[in-house]
Amino acid sequence: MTAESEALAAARKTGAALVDDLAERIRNRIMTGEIPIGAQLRQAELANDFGVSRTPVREALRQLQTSGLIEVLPNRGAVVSVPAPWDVREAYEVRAELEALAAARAVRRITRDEVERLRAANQEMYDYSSARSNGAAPDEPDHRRNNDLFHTLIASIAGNARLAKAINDINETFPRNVSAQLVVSDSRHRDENFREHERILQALADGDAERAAEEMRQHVIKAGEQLARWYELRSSTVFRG
Amino acid sequence: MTAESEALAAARKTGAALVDDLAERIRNRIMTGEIPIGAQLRQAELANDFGVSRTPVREALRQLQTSGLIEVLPNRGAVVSVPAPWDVREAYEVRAELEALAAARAVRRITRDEVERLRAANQEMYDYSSARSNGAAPDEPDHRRNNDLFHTLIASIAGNARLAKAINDINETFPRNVSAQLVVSDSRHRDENFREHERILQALADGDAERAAEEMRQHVIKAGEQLARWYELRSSTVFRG
DNA sequence: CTCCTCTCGGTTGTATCCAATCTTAGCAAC
DNA sequence: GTTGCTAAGATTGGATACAACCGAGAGGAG
Repeated sequence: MTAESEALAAARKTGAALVDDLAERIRNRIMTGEIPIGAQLRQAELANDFGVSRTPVREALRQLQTSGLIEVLPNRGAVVSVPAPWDVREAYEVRAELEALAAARAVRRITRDEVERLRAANQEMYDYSSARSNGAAPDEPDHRRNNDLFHTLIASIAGNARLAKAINDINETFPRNVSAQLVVSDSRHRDENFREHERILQALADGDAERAAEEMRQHVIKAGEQLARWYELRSSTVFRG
Repeated sequence: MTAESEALAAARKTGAALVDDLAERIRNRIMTGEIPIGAQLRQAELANDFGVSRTPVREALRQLQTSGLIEVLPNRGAVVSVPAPWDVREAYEVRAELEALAAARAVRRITRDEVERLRAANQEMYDYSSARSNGAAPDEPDHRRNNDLFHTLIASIAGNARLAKAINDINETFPRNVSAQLVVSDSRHRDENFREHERILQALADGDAERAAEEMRQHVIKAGEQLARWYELRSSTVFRG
């Protein structure tokens, strides 16, 4: 009932296609970890949850398939992709290059105001992650997105929509809750993350494109390495039917 | 009749999903220019052509939508995306960076045999393009793909599947017949293209990652600029209902 | 002649139905 | 105990049916 009216209302409100809306919702469920990696996605169940029929659900799943978030086995349904560690490293090497380009481009376009926004975003993320690890803050989905704000801001400042999309495509391949967890759980990672962001920020403020790109590249590669290690060790979050 | 058996036979043969097969066929029609940019894709027509119902066609279209090749307007169907010139420039700036990374990586992994294969591919492409422009060779689809062989080979030598996919994703956004036409129609472009490939090849053979990356970057940027110019001038190939 | 409205043909969007395939439980044979 | 077969249940895949929406064009008012 509520699910149905909810879904339909959203579709009506935005005027956008219901299918795109469904894809977004399913993606969110995966990103937040509500649906763990390796889990099966049954069409009938999703259709029931959202109060629609299987037809639009199937189309939404096709979208998620081409974006790489899920894998569809013929006649056997869809499962959330389980990234292999080497796949994470490969992806993050690509992402590092793209974000380095974004940083270099951003140097020529960034304003003082935007530098301040970046600094604030970085500080806020650090404070929130600390509070989270102390148990002093709840796990709010909004702050989840805040985690990526630093990077998405730089990508948008870079002023190349295609570049931003390419970076986003990579990020949307890996559930976000995992990388967010890394920063929350390990204070060393959190501190390093904060300082690396500060160094990038400094290079941006100094107008040093070369250094901004290189700092960003190293930062992303390092983050990818941590994420890959996590997948190597704690593959325990993989759903096992 | 033929279309139906053809489609079903392919589906049975590969064991792959019919939907993926359909998406590939539609993509090909767009890539070869059989379906021009800006043209409407009517579901019933496609379903008839391939001898299937609209259901799998719609799922295939969703895949093409997320890959960016077509745009789906709610309740108004799908049209082949018409790239704006600035979008081409943005995309090729990203592609340049990715292919530069591929070239740099390839330096460390390339074998003598692969260098020769690249040289042969480049020469073959040049010869064929010349013959085509003289009218001495037919427009064979196989050679269309040959046009990209030089680049796809380097991407595969680079040994990063994610990187190869990212490059491919960008290329599949723009119909290939346009860029192929550029090389065939203009002898200056053809010669430049050939020589730039040779320079990249030389850097690869010399094991100079830095130079290979930079040559590749410049080469791709220049190709993107030519493609963008083409879209600026001859937007005449846009389908007008 | 122009503009507005309304209807109708065509197309897309969703739901439902049926066929095909996979999975699993049970049972029998070794 | 293990292996292999079989049949029932569940799930996906595709086709069809129906509803919703858009756009063109006829027709009338100004």
